[in-house]
Amino acid sequence: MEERYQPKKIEGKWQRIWEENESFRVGEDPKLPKYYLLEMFPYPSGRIHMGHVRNYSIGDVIARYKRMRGYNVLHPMGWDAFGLPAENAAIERGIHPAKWTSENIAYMRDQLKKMGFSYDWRREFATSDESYYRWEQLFFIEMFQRGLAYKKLSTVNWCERCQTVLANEQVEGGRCWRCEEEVGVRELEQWFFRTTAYAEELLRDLDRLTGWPEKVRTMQRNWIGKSVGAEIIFPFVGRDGSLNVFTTRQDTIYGATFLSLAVEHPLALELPQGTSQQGIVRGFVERMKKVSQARRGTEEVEKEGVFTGAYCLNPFTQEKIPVYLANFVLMEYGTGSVMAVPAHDQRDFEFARKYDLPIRVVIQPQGQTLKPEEMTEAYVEDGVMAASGPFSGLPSAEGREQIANYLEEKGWGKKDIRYRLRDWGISRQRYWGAPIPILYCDSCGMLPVPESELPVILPRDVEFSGEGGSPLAKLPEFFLTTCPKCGGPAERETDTMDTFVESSWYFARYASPDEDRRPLDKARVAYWLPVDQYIGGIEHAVLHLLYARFFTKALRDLGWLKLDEPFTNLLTQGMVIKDGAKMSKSKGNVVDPDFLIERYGADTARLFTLFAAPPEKDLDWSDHGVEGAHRFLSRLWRFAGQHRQALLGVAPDLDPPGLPPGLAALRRLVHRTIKKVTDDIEERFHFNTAIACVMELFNALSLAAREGSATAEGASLIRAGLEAILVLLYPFVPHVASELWESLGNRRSLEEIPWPEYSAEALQEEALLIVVQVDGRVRGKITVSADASDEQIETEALAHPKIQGYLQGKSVRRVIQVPRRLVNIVLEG
RNA sequence: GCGAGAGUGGCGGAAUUGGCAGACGCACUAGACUUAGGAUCUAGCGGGUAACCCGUGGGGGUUCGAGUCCCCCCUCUCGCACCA
Repeated sequence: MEERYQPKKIEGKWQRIWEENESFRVGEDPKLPKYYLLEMFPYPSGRIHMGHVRNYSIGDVIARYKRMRGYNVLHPMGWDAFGLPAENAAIERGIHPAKWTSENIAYMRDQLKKMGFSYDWRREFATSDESYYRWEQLFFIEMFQRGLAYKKLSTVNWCERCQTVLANEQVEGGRCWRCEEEVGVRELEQWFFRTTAYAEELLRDLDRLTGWPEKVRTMQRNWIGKSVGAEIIFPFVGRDGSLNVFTTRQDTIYGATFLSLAVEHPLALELPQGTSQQGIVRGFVERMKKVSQARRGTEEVEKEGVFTGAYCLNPFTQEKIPVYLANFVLMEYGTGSVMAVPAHDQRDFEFARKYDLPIRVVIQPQGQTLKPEEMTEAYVEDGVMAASGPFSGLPSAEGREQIANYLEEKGWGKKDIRYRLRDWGISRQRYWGAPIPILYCDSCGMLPVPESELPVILPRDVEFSGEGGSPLAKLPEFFLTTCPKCGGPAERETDTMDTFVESSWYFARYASPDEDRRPLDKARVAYWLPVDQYIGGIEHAVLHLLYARFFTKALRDLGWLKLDEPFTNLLTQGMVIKDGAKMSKSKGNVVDPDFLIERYGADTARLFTLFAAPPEKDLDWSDHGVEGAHRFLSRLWRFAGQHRQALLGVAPDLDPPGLPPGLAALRRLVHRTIKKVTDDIEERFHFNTAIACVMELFNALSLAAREGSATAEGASLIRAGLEAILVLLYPFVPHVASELWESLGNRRSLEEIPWPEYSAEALQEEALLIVVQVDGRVRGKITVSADASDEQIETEALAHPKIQGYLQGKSVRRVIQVPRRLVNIVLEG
């Protein structure tokens, strides 16, 4: 055994052993409880970063721990391999995306292996593999046939830099989630997945995801954005038809003094025809359309509008009210038109003040009477209905209910529910993605590629000009084909799928990655799914995590899955921060995992990232902290080396007879540490405190060993303590733990060793330290035997000389005792 | 603006149920060993010179007892942001 801790010499050895023994290979075993642990798979960008190291270190602790607890653990890894950076590399450096991707994968796979993560590598795949995306194409076709995938012309988010469309979820604060370019709009024929068909279920099932952070559930709830209200019909005055509006505040209908339309509304230009407003409206619409949607979405723009010349009838008041265009009304939400109640909606209030429109108070707050001319802002809370005909005097919540019913009785409208969630736009005008398996035939129209002709293979030989437009659209060999129905000429769809589609079902594919006749082997999927623990960054709260939930439900309805939710428990780990900012290339504050592994070893990298903060919090990078982690492992190594000879022939015994009191305390500490580490892992994944208490145990063990353990009992206990440390540390630092374990002459490897149990009996202290307070302040401590009664403890506490000093001349009012922990003596006055 | 979370030594963080605030680690200080120390070991390490007092963003409250519970305020981070 080397005297110095040299991780490089041992880490490779253990990684080889794990690989040769296929230590982490798993299959279905109905006799064992299964545990599916998954970390979000990486995009093969080139090399792993600290975020990956952290994510996968957290996962590996859980995987190894669960195996030790007797679970059959599925812990796979793969590659989210389609995506823009590969294509950009092709444009910028002339490397084919496939080559770039596979080279990156090879390098990163090697890095992950060097970290010692316990994956079942036999299940590895890349989503750019034909054997993967072919099944995605099958799903697409099945979804198309069920109306869950459809094509429509629509206004979409367009990223000029990425030269492609973005889904709503992929626009963050008006910017592209990937490159931060400001997002514009385009009118395009686009493929969509009908996520809205599952809006209600996606919302409802959030309540069942009790293993998810509340924050993520809230974000998804807000994203889905359910609004319960009513659609109300406002008939036009002087022309046929009506404007239908959606509102959640039908209780304010008597205060609706005008209507507002989005400038994109189909009637926007039609209504003013023949009125004097015609020219004004046209000018307004053109001016507004120039303001990008992105800007309108992010900044509060001054409210502006213009009268259309048209009027509608408020069905409740029978009043003729004007129809305006307003720049703040969104065409994409509701019906693109709203009833304006200035007194009770802030936007309408501002608008009405600006254009001098009537403000009518119809909801009065409890015990107050609002007057329109005195109001400085809208009153948007609930209250009591006023000036509302037969509904006056009703609480507004009840009024909402009654008005909604009344609407339906009268045929003036209906109850309605709207969602903010839109359908998922999945067309991408780029090359490096899964081709959408659709054909266009002049005579037969649009039709799916027959299943027998799948996959539609992404061709290799393409030109990467970077001039925009998909390379596939310039490749007649690809898109020219024949119609499977009539045999005539047909063209293929040249858009590819959003890469979030791949990550929406990869977790299911891991259950049967070798299945080559169908996407999923239902028996194996049934055994492994759902994922018991999923781990990844919070940044996917409403991207990947929402899409994957949708896809799971869709695949369930297509008969491929038998579950409602893919991820039972979710852990969102914090970011890695250095010098006050997220580690990123652009900030120039990255720490390279390769450097870390080379210099300190994988175990140190793992230990530091796990020790520095609990997983859900941000991790503040500290080079000194890394040194500290390395120093701890070095000390452990040295300790084992120094005592190795003395311990080699000794059987570990945590409870040898006749232990002197000092060593009995050590024995108790071993049990306490086992309990603490177990609880910290089991209950809340707080690895930092788990590691801290193993360090404490090691400190105590070092002290005990130094202070004489020459006896046989002492040696047995030292050995037992050291072994406990190695077993407890194994999930965190598996290489060094394995090496030291082996160096003690143990034949069975740590992979075969179960997680230690602690004994409740051994936790019992024979003496108790009781804190004594006077008036709530700590004034002394007493030691009593473990079987002392409350009365005895109280007597002893009162008798304590120091306490006596505080009692001089005062009388004791009462004594409060926390059994076996604390006595508080409360004095008079 | 709305919603969520956080604020504890010089730093990262602990205190899981209202019961010894600061575990563990880093940094720092002193000493030992040493040709040397950016190695290792030992000791110290919230503040106030001290019995003792003060101390968990600030102010109030509940309680025998509050980092922890309640009310008000401040600051920071994240998410959403004209969604009718």
